[in-house]
Amino acid sequence: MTSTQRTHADQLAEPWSGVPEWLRVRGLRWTPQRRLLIEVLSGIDGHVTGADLVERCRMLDPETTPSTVYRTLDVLEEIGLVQHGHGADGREEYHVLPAVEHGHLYCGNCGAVEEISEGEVAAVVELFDSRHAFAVDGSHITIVGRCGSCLSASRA
Amino acid sequence: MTSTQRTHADQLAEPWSGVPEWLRVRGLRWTPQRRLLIEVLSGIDGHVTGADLVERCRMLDPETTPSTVYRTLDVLEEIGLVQHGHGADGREEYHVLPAVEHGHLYCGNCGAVEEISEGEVAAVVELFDSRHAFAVDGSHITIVGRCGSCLSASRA
DNA sequence: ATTAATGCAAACGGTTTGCACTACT
DNA sequence: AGTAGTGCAAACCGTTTGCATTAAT
Repeated sequence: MTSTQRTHADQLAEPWSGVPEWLRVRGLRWTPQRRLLIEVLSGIDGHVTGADLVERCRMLDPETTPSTVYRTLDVLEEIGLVQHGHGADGREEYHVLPAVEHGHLYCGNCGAVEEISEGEVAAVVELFDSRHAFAVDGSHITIVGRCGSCLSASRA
Repeated sequence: MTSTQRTHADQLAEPWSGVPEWLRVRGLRWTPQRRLLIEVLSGIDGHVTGADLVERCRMLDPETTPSTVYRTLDVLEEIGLVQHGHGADGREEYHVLPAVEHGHLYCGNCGAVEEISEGEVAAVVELFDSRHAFAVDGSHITIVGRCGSCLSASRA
């Protein structure tokens, strides 16, 4: 059997299943460390900081090295599975699966993050597209303010 | 003359003119270093990074020390003349005179920053206020995307 | 056998801190 | 004189880099 076989150890959740193949096609390699990071990423919805990813990886494998994580994130960004940008708290932040247009409402008081619907993202995109000839990156929208519970807490 | 005299050396542009007084009232001090920073800040419209402020101060006085700048920024934040938060590029950023509602369109490609009108800020604030019970901080809005010139450049 | 990827350790940039000294009041 | 503010230098944190080693192909 010289055909490309896939063992069950390579089974990954949907958007990630093509990664090993994508890598091998261009002579890159599918390593345990990369597999670990993918595993962590697949459990994340929306966004994470780099430091957070390092920490989560270390929870599964204490041997994890920051440089390896960041380097792998670079290649994943090339594939388009993550996209790094600014975070509401200032640090580098990775958006997982940026293909899905979404945004966040970040509470500057308690740090809570709320998702913005696609429709609302579209409204923002359109607002600035028409008036400024500015193409809003729908996957990067972060609005800072006070969340509902902090508002009512401060009223109490 | 025991009265509180102000020499012309203390004349500052409007929003900043009360700073020396504010400081002295609570036993804090009005120093050349603080005056320098105020001078730099008064020439800034909208926002700056801490590192940028350090650099600008050094242009006027090469002796400027980062720690002094940051410590003074803390004091000014207490007065409410600046407000620090996230920057579109990830670093700590200071909003000057945050009382004025405004926002920025940040080009992720070339780094250009365009101002958002008050009306547009209001539109965004309202959008999320009504649907999420989320009080948008109008002085913190930053939208990331591609500016007009980068768009036409990539089409060329 | 190749050569990509790893782990280490050191370097980085922006910001913060401890401490002895300076200078505003 | 008293004490807030300064400058220095070192520490900090998250991220990046160089390089020799390991391991996927």
